[in-house]
Amino acid sequence: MVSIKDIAKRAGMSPSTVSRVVTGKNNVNPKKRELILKLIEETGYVPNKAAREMVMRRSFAVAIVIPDMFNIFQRQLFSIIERYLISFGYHTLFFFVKPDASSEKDCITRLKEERLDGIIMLHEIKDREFYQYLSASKIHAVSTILNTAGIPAITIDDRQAAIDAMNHLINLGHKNIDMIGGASFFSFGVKRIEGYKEALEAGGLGFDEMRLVNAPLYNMESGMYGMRELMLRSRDFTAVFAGTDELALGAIRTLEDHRIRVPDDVSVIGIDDIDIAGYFCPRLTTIRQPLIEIGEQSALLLHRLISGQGVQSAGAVLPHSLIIRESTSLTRRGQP
Amino acid sequence: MVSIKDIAKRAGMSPSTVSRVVTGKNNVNPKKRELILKLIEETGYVPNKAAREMVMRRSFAVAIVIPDMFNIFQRQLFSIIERYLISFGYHTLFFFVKPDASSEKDCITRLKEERLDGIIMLHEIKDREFYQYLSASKIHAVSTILNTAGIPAITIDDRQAAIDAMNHLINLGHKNIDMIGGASFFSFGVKRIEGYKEALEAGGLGFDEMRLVNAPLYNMESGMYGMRELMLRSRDFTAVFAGTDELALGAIRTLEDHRIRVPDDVSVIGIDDIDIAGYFCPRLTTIRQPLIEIGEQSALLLHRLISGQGVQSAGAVLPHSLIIRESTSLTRRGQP
DNA sequence: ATGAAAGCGCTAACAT
DNA sequence: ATGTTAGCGCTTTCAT
Repeated sequence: MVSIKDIAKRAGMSPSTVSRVVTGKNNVNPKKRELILKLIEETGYVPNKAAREMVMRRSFAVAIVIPDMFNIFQRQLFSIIERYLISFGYHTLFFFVKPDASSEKDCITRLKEERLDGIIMLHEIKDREFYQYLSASKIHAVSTILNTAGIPAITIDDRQAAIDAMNHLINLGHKNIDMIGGASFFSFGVKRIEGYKEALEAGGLGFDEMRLVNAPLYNMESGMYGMRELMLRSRDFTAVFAGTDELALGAIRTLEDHRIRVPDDVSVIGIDDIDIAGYFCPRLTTIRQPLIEIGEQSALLLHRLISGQGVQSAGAVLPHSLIIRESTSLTRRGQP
Repeated sequence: MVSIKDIAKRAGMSPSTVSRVVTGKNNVNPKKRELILKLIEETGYVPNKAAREMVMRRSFAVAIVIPDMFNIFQRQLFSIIERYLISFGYHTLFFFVKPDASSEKDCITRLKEERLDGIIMLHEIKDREFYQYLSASKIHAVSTILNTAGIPAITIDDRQAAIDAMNHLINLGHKNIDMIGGASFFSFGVKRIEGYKEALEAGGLGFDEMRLVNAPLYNMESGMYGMRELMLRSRDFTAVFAGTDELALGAIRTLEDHRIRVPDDVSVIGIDDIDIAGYFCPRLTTIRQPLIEIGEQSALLLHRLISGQGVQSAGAVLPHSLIIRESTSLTRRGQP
């Protein structure tokens, strides 16, 4: 455990000088700097993070708040964000939080014991204390979920994404379009349901609540459950809009289990464009969220906020796009 | 930012006493303890992690070393491990590392600046300095990959797992069995290839190197690539053994694209039993790694090592199991 | 059972 | 340009 004093002693200088070269200050004699650098190299000295953190009262760390049961889309997103954060010189901490009050309290405790530079939300926290602490201690935050509590967000327009998914189905001639939505815990889910209803009205199809099922989660198992539920209610749908790709994949699984072919018998569309969407059989038609851009821009915005450059803390709504693959097709002429 | 001094002042006691109750010492007057607890509750005081870390010279943190491009199996595994670690009172840090020397150096730097209690390897580090530092600074480690450098491992027997996968195929009557292996970077991949060869010999089928392709990574794209490569070489295989489930899924994707049906025309088996394996169309036959047990036991072993209880640091080989689903079947009678 | 004092390794005024 | 000094917030002897 070689410390800054050891280096100073060996170099015959004071710890301050060593500190200056380590922290990249320029008011140091080039020759001395060189010697110190050599010594650091030789000894393998690395500054103690805790000590630096304490005196500087910051940790150079950014936390990513993410659901305990993060889905594939979130996993891809956090990988991208993590990479950018590192390139900006931050460490990344992961705060996994469950959708319950006690887990949110744990998250708040964690928040208080770290001296975070910033935080990126891939998950909505309900507890107001969280946001209060954030603003009280001036910790910058960016969300990829929703513009809450004054936190700037980098997102897509979920309502419009749902409308675009629906219009694809409607343009294909489908009239009986069911939806598998997720739990209303997440606001993106709520907005996608709004879009579903809106597209139905706009298309003159009308909303029928029997055509909408709310699955408990946003995973494949929930998609299977949602599809089973829908089939119990009626079998006259020719297309299904799933609130996320994972829900869509689960729905296809159930359909196939009942020998209902996708897209020949029923078309299925999702939202997100997770990585397996392009590998599944059939490949999934979906609305793509610009994953890379969301990750890049949210990390960049946070970095700007932290370093105080450019305070255009407004966030952004990024464009999504329709990816037509194999799970949707023209409707059958004679519907049952 | 309420500190321990603030609490002490309010309570009319010294910081030492507050520290004693916070750290759970029992030599404190019950009434004083109660008052302090009340004050802590009221003020929302949480000890500064960095300060505690510095004076105690430990961080109560465990790092999980994981490939930058972690696959689905590793993602599931780290979620489980993370949960156990938290239940033992540790924070979890993630060290994402790429398979190159510079990324490993970054990982070593990070290792030095944190005062880790322990480390769990979901990824093999090649750099010897890593292991040297570990033993020099007495940081405990557990691996879920391989028993290297004296680090105890919780794994399955990859060679035997491959043999069991192959025997399933052989028992089904397959004679021309190809394999898609991954890059030899990971030793589990190497062992699975050994098992493939061994089963072939034991079954009297003989190993033909034209039946083995090494994909660059362990993801679906690599599986597709591997399958394309195999089809270029010959089309007489009736079964394919993929080194991981993701490879298997990619292989199925390519097969389906060529209108070759799984399992009617070709059987496919993988290893791991990742979560989508049971949802894919067709559902994947595979060898299940006991994910929960691996996660649980590796976290538990590390905790024991750290807290110095029971030094059965031997690691363990856990039983795997064959999960027969839809992607394998009896061979066609008349092979082409 | 409790307080006083020392010190963990570092950075940042403040001198020089 | 460099050394000296004073903490950062906490835990832990060492007294009492």
